[in-house]
Amino acid sequence: MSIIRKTKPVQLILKQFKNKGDAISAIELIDQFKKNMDKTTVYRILDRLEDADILHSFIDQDGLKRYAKDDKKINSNNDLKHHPHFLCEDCGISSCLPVTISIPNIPDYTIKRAEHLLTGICKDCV
Amino acid sequence: MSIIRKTKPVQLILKQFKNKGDAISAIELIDQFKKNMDKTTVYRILDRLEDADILHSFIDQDGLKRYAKDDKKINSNNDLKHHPHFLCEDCGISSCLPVTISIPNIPDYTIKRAEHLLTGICKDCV
DNA sequence: TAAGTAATGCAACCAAATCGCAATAAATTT
DNA sequence: AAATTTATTGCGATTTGGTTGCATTACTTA
Repeated sequence: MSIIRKTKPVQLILKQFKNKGDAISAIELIDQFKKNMDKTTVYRILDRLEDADILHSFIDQDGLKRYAKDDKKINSNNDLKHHPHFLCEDCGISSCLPVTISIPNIPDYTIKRAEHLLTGICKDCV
Repeated sequence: MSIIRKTKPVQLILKQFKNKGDAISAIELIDQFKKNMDKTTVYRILDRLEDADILHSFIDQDGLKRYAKDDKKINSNNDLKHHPHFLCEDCGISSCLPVTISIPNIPDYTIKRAEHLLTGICKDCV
């Protein structure tokens, strides 16, 4: 179900993620493409791309939904190993950090998903 | 600046955090105290308590702001060591897990804050 | 190229959170 | 204890991120 058609809006958004490796918020995309498509379209395309495992999303500390290319590295084995998202306070750039965070096994809890959001200053803003 | 006065609304909310050790969302409190105070008041009290380092907040995967008692263990030394928040998919209960997550030092990045949100099933919902 | 159906645009809508401002109530001063 | 100062509250209006319903458009594939 739900094969993704290559419409113009879809291609525009996909290109955006090809250019930037970072996590992009829905409103950034809405603003960026306000000439090209409706905001509902943006939301729905992002939803579909997430369904199709092309993107994954998380909610940042401002409560904004952000999307990034899915790297399939999550939940590879029994141990939960994730990489954190980083958000620069200064320039607002967000990226997936190339480090791995492991979570100790917690008795009585089944962990399905984990989101790690680090906030601080990136290398370009020092 | 901004000393917190012990008004009735403030005391009610503080008592709530004394009773529950878990993270409470703003709307839960608004709903709970809808007879006692306005929602704006709830938001503003939470803001002030956070300013005063009595509570700290994070945004959960539904985009809701949640507050918990500040435990002051964050940023004790150079290594960043945090404990994660856990949110049960089933019952919606959230809590601060008693484990420590350490983040490897990342060159060129200054990490100021970190939020770890684990989602899954809690012991009562298995 | 015609048919079937996914995808879009538009307008209305919703919920969480914020703002301005007058009214109120702590804390301080006298 | 009354007066003053100033933090805090309540209320209504507003903003914002996101969703929904529905008629229209445009991919796909046969």
